[in-house]
Amino acid sequence: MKRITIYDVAKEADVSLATVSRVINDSNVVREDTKQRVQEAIEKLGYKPNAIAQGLALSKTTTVSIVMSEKLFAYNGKILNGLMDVAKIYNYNIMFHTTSKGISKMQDVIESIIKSHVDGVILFNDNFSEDEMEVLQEYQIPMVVVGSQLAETGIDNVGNVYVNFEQMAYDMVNQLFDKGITDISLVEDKLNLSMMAQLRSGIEKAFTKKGLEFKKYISYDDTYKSSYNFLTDYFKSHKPSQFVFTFRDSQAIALLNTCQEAGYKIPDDCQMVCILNNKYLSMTRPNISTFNIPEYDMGAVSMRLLTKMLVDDDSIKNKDSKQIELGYSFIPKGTTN
Amino acid sequence: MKRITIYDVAKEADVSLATVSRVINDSNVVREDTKQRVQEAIEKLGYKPNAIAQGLALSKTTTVSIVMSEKLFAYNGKILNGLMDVAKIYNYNIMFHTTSKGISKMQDVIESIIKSHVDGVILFNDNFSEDEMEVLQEYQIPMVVVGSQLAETGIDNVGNVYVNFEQMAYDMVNQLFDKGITDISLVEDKLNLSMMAQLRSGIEKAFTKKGLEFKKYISYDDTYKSSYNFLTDYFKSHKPSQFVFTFRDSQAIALLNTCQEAGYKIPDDCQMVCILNNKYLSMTRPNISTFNIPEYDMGAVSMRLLTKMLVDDDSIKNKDSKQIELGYSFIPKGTTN
DNA sequence: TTGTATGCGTTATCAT
DNA sequence: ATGATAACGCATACAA
Repeated sequence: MKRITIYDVAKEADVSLATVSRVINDSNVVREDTKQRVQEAIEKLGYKPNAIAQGLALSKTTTVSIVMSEKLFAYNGKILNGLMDVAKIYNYNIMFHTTSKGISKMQDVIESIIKSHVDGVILFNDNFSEDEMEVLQEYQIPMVVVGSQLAETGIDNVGNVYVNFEQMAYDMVNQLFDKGITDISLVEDKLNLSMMAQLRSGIEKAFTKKGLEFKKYISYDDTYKSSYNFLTDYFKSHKPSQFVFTFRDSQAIALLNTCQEAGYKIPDDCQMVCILNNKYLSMTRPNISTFNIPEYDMGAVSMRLLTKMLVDDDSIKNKDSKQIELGYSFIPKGTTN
Repeated sequence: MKRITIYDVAKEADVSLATVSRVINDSNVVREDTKQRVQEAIEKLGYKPNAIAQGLALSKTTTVSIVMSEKLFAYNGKILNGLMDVAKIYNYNIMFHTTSKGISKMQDVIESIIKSHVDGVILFNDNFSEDEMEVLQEYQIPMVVVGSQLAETGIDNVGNVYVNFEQMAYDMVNQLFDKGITDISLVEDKLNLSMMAQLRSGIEKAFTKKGLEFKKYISYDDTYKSSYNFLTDYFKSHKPSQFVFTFRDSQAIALLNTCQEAGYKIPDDCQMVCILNNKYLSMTRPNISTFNIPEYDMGAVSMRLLTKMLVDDDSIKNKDSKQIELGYSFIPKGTTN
């Protein structure tokens, strides 16, 4: 079946293709009755403009790329929802790219982004290097990074929507100090290393201010099973810290389960908090304390920012206006007191 | 910055654009030394073919659409991984569409699929109606549905990769009958209604064969919190069934937690199984029995099937060869005996 | 207000 | 083996 083109519509409505083009683009110069005729023809033939041809003619694809790690679907679902919803509002299509562990996979993604001529890119943190951002920059592709705060770079046309994890950790540790708690651990999450770095930095700042040194940045294979096995073994010869920061649900739950199975009372013997919130933290006994991070909003704001960058909105001309920090709040549950 | 085009390369290498086109498409008619020259020019200028222009010239975008419900990221992550990995192998780009609850949202998705001129579509079950599939069919867009088995339809150029949930339920119920268990419930999962329908059908067939009637198809708001509240209340005046089928982790865990809190012993007083497996089922006490469903393979096989359909592979000419059933196995854990 | 002609960056069909 | 040229389907500057 040959697809209906603008020519077919033009013939049917007995006008030129330019006129058809005008009505589908809402030009107001076209007379009302011919507009009618054209629209009837479009309806009758079931014409749908070819986005590829439009893209070529306009050098604009109304498509944006989203790049995220393939391990993180489950955790970034809400951010994705925010992104998709706003993209839908602005009629942007989404090209979806995943990066895997393998060497230089991000290169391939960038290659296909460039070839595809997408209008903009959303990058999830922890997937790329500064070099890779620079490549995108060379091609003048607007991009926004969602997740954690970017380090200062020479790159200036990049948006950034983030939560201040450093502050989060800093404040919480200070509160712990006030309660006399100084035996504090941070469990590494290998899937979110940039966020880890910021949490660690926040903790270290608080320690330094207090005249202490932070030593318990703990790293082990952090799937649930590995964590569980490691910690089960660990607690045979060690006590848990007074307070433990974990990042993902699996890590928190592994800690909770192993602690309890080792005979420790939660939160009396060990308090813990899981940075990323989700429903699973409410399925344990006790429920795990966490933070309310505006994930959906992070996605929605990111996409909205990107659309503004795509139309060169005046309100985001300078660099600072593209750095958007979103708030968060602590949700105390059963693993802290 | 003007993007480098094939003209720029042609000028640089002092050949015509036709020759450049030939070398990037690996035509073997071009002489070795000019090929060299062209490749050097490409390298020097950093030329990347414009996929949009290629798409227009070839009527082929090397892009496939994936359509899934926005509620299901977290659960279909592995299927997505399978899809993406195979797509990457075949150099297909992915357009990602989500459907939400709102009325006729799928219409919009279809509209954008048609306009985008993607080469094919992967549909997750429970997102669309037969009518909507027919629209895609009219446009000759190859599609494969992944998840559960499609009902017989007039549509014949559609692939289908699925697990036989009906058989799964049928077999398990017969095994329960053998053990003398007949008090069996199935908890509805509103996010996966087509799979529910098949499970229910399997259970009903087993019951009918036994001369019994299946009555306990249980439906309530099935988020974790709602389930939890509902069941907590329910168990104040009811006993649990001898055996309960749940579909998602939240439902299983809600049941497990409320049962235990109501004083019932698992699995002695109530056995349960969760159809979809994930790590959270191993975080509860006892661990929840489940099925090993080849999710990654479902994605990988689906995408591979689609690529075959896109090149009109002979091996999938007839309808049956596009219906691919994948196996599964039962994973007994602590909630069954 | 409408039509004509050109360009967007490729591929493919002709010639040469 | 290479080059000129016509598509592909649309938007738009320019003419009428």
